[in-house]
Amino acid sequence: MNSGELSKSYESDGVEQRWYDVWEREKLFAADETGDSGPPYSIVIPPPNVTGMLHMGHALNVTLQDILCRYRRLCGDNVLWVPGTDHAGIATQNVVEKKLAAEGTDRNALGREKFIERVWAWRKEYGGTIIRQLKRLGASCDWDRERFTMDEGLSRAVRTVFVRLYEEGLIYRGEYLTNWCPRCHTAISDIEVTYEEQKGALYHVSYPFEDGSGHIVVATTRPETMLGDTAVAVNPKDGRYEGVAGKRVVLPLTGRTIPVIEDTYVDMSFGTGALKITPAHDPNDFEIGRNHGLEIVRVIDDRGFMTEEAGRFAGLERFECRKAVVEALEGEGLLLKVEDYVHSVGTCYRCNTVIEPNLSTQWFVKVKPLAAKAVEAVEKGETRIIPESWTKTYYEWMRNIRDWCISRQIWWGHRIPAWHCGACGEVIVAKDDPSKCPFCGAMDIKQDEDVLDTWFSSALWPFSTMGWPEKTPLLERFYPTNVLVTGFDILFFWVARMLMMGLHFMGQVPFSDVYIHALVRDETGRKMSKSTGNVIDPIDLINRYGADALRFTLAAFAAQGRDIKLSESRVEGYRHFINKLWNAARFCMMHIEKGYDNAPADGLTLAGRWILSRLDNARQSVAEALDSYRFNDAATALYQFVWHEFCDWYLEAAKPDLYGKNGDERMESSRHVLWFVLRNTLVMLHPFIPFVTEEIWNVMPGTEGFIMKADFPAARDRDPGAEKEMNLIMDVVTGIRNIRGEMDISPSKRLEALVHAGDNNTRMLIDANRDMIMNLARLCAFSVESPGEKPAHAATSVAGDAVIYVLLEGVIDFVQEKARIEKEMARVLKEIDGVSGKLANEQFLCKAPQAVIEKARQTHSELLEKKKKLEAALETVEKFLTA
RNA sequence: GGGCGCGUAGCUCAGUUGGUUGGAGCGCUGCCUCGACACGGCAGAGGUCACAAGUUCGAGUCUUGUCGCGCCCA
Repeated sequence: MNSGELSKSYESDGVEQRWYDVWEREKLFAADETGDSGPPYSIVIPPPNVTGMLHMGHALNVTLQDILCRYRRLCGDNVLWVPGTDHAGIATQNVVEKKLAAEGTDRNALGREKFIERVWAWRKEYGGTIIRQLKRLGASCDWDRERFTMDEGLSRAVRTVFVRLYEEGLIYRGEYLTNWCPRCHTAISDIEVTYEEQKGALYHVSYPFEDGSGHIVVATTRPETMLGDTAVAVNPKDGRYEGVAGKRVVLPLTGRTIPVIEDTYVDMSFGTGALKITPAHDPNDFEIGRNHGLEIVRVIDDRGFMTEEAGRFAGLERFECRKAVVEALEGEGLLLKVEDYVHSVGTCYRCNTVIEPNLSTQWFVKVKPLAAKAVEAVEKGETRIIPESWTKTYYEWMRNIRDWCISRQIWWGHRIPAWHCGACGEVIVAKDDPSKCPFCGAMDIKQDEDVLDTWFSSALWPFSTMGWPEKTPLLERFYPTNVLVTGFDILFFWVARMLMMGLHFMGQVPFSDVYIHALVRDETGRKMSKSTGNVIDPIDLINRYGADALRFTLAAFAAQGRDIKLSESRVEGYRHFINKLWNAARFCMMHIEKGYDNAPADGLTLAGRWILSRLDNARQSVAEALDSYRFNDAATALYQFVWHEFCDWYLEAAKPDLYGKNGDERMESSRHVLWFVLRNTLVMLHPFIPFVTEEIWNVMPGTEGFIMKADFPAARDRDPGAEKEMNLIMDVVTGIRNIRGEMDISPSKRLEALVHAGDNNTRMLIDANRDMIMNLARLCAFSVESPGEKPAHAATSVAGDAVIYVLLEGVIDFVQEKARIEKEMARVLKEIDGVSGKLANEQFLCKAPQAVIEKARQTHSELLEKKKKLEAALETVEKFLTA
């Protein structure tokens, strides 16, 4: 007996850490780079920010990938799961800058080189946090291949890509209006701006004509920008402004005069139909300004303060200036009207500061040609997006894509490999640092100050992590990857760009499947965020319930196309499941003394045949579900099988055999079944709950090595006969238990029962399993007979062909019994109603498929039979009631 | 304004191509030390599948509309 080795309840503490250390030490997560140990299967992890702490989104993301990887390993694949982190330019710089501020200094005082040193020092000290957290979840990544987007190899990939795109004319530099964050002090790309509805005001301002012939009224939500107006535009079709174009107006508060121009862009129905044009601070105005050759007056600087061009408002912060301008306009009687107005305001996705469109020189990727190919790849099915509904969003975005601003005015990141010649002014873009200008030979060259958008390096992740631009065996074997598992929030930021870069540089899509999973929300459906204070810390849950419980919960919740509302009670519920499994295993260990090397076949009991058949049913459900990314279906199938089939029925049914009450042969046969079912169940569960399954595996006789290295169960034949027969036996047992429950009879009281069955086969089946029935229904006497005289003081139940009588001499309450049968009768009558209605319908009979009709007929006759039996039972009860 | 999705038991959610009586977990009620498990066992209550119309022999499942909610994009 091994039971001494397993404690009464499962404690994840210690067990998880212990196994993880062993797995890692034994290099069980390592991919086989050169050998042929099975078909290759690869995944690259979405690299978390190096500054990050594990949140529920990561936990879900990593759990799903780990399930896939462990499942594929069990199936015999050669699995590569590449882990790593992202240097997260702005976020990381912010973190280190905050630290410097606490020390009373800043990056400018430190200088660029020293600052970068500080960031590396920070990363060395704290950058491993999230990796350690991933390990606590059980992530089976190939840690020897861990990558960081700022690693030397990945940096070389970044440079190579930049230079090639530049040479191909797909990267250019130019002065444009870009989204500028005055707090982060850098340009950001279009998709890094998040728009939020804000309450503001629409100000109606009077601009007098220079010639004194009245005034024109413009409406604006940003009055401070008027200081930079260089025109007023009206729609040429707008009758209200006929003959106004060409006149000049006096720009209030500045004394400058500006022209009135015509442009069809102007929306006549908005505000007054007259639009002030500020080319330096609005993207649409910038376009109009360029078309009309307007002057550009920049009145807000990089930090969000008014420039000298703003005249007397110079030096004011932009929102302070808004107040001052409004006040001044009011003072001059030029503010005609202020309306409440809700509009959407762009904010920085990193720091939430309101974005200021700003004119600056930036680097851009011309994405249209790249995007076209990426769209084509999905259309052709080279990459599948799952669930499919996201493809539409993907197409929509890709077809309306605009050039990607890739330069950032920060210090932490891949410095742009471009040099400016001080002598001839040429730009040099090169893979290797040049020492002089190749155009004029001057030594006076200086590298561009900007760094690249972090997503630029992330876009190369699927191949840069495998050693590109070198031609490595890893790339050869594992690119393209099989699947990318990620949340929809980075579909554009990352997934689309990886597709573009992968296709362009590798000539192949980076992944065959993209599985897009849900967002994890709190119980009430709100997004988890620090500011709301509703964040559930996965590490905290792991500490309290175990990583296995958390993983199983996340898998069970991961239904496609729906967000996850995580509640702690659910995690607790699945911890109970882990404990149930643990105790089932503990029970098995009390009886299993050795292992077996084959499947049980001879001398099986009905329950044995049944559970083997159900095991295969579970196997099939799990495999099909995982092959199509239906994680919740796989988890539910396993839960159902373990708890409600294996524990509730099989273990209870097998107990008499296992305790030797039916002879040595049956004991041995049942032990064999027990061993086989437990072994295969553990293997199937392992991808979901790796720790507890490894722990049990280790103490189980007849298992070798690690469960991680086991084989996923092979398909076996189902046994429909056994399933059908067992169902009848279970109905008999449930019928008796129902009587016991409804009659409030104590479970400890042994009852006497008998069965009447007309059909010979039914009688034989029940008789052959009378021990099991007596045990499960807790009977002291049980006989099976042909229908004959009904026992007097008995409660009745019907199961298929059989009528069960539970003898209750002196105990039976006939009123209660009558009510019980009537309830059952009502249920049967309702069903008969439904089925006979169908069968009476000629349309149904001629149009429904034969199988459906056949089934209905069979159900119908079974129901009628049952009704007859219930009627008889009712008659008997009534006889006693009236007597 | 455009797109996507949701509304099923008290709560959180499953429900693959339309086909008998719509499921699970938690919660709830009753009974229970039955040699794995009270993180348990057995039994049970609880649903006009948001509403309306339509297609169909048959609709939680398909179509349209209405109401309510959410997300993304402009």
